[in-house]
Amino acid sequence: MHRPDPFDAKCPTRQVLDRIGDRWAVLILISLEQRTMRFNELRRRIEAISQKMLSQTLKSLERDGLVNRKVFATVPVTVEYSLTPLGRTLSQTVHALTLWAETHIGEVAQAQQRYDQGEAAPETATTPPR
Amino acid sequence: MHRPDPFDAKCPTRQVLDRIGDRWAVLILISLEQRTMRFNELRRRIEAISQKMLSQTLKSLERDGLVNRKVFATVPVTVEYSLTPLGRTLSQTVHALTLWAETHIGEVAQAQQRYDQGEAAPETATTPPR
DNA sequence: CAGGATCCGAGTCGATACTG
DNA sequence: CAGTATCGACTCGGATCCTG
Repeated sequence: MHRPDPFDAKCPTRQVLDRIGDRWAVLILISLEQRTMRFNELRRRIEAISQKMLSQTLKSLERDGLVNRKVFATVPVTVEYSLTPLGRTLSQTVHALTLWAETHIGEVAQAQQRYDQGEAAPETATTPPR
Repeated sequence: MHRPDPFDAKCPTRQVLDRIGDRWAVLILISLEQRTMRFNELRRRIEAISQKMLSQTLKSLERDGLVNRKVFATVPVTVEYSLTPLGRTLSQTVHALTLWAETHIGEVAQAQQRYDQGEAAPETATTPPR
């Protein structure tokens, strides 16, 4: 077995990372973690998302085996989206990330303020490295 | 205390999520988790990154209080980048994500294959939802 | 060595209109 | 209801050139 190297652009691990990078994908995962939803339900839930991005993102999530798409032949047609078991494991991992965000957002905000103010006071460190 | 809602575009939690979305930021965090590095060291480590993206991403990471920037008045000048304690906690969380990727990348790849082949065989589910 | 400044093409995203 | 198709605005990021 070769160990995956996210620094190699060809590494599939990188592709997964890129998926996480998709903000819409993350929001969809979080939504579906709570319960199965229909297309327009998701649309209302996420609010800012355009219908194009929603259908597009759902499609790629389905392709990755993270989301189930179930069509019911009602009139008009009904489509239910839910997490697959695989998708559930991912959404839990992502949850750890949102937890970090909620916990440390204050520190980040403070750091930003300090940085933005202190632009006039450039620390002149002078000690040589070695 | 209001609880942060990542579905609200104005929520700071969302901003953190967006940072994670940045592939370069993630790669830099991972790199610096291993050890302190200089600018061109990082450049070589990450390979595909352009110098523009590197300096740009480093700057925002520094602003967020995730990365330390230390300048030494040598000739020519030396700059060392390292993780802050805060940055270290984040990189560990991110690590959980890369772990998921390495673990499940196979399942994702299989799902993609199935999806790409089965495009001619659209499952006609007919059972009404409720 | 560590960056800043500029130019510019490719891709992304939203808005809009239409369909089964 | 659950999408697809098209188009244009905008952004991102790479390439290139330059500096202290």
